[in-house]
Amino acid sequence: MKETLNENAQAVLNVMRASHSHMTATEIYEAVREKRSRIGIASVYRILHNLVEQGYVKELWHADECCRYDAHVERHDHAICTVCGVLLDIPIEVKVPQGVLQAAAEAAGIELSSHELRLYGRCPLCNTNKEQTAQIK
Amino acid sequence: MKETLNENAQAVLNVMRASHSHMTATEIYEAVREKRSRIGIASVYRILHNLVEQGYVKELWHADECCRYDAHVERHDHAICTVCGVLLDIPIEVKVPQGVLQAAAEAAGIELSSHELRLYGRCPLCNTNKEQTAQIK
DNA sequence: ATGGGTGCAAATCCTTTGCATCTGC
DNA sequence: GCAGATGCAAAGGATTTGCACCCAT
Repeated sequence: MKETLNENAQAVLNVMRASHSHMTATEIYEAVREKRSRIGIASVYRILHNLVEQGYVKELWHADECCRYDAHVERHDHAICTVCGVLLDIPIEVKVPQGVLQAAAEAAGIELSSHELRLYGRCPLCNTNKEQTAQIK
Repeated sequence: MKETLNENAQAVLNVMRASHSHMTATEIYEAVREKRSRIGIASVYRILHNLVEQGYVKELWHADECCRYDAHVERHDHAICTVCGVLLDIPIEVKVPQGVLQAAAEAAGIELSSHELRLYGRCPLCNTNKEQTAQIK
């Protein structure tokens, strides 16, 4: 494992940090190509794996979508829209009581190291468009 | 949407209920084939989609694995092993205070309908095998 | 000259789709 | 005979891999 990022890796990370959304590998590839036009998609995947391994970004697997990547690596929670499927970050620190987490971890038999809360419901946009047809996959 | 399951669909559901693990489509296909040897994998996928739509089973997307299906549809929480990646059900009802959920939902702007807690840590098996090499993907 | 990183193309894997057939009514 | 369900094979899409090449050491 190395500590320094080369130019391509730095470009990938910059793109991800500049965007505040959860990008797919293809979106990242296209954005990076504007700066470094010779990069290939395979390199983007290789770089993303390295960045995940080194803790710079996290993978978000969700529904039947392809993998999205998140440069926001601090612990945080997510909300998932039951209508359009979008996955949103919850912008506040949510405090689940430590005792609740511990009891659950013990019940599952795991040695707790982190956690994530996922909420399901209508996102603001789908809530507004209630009357209109659902726009899902 | 219909209410009755035909023979193939019933066979798929039986297999899933008999297994207490989270099966992949291929595993389900192989198990169903023991009873109904002429079924094809495409039908298994079609049936699984119907079962999801009708609420008999749920999809579990997780890491870079293929989709797994769960016949355990009541709300429950999960624990994910940071070493081997296994996703386990938490066998107790975990009570996250309603106020915490509401505050988080409001922060995200969603109309809360359900939630799931995900814990991360070493599973019992990986905890036992601590000294040994990690056995990941 | 050596090793790591690269682009390209081909391969791989899971899942979906097209289509002709079969089934029950 | 019709509508829905089926098996098979082919297509599709995201991701990975093989390989030759290039560059800095």
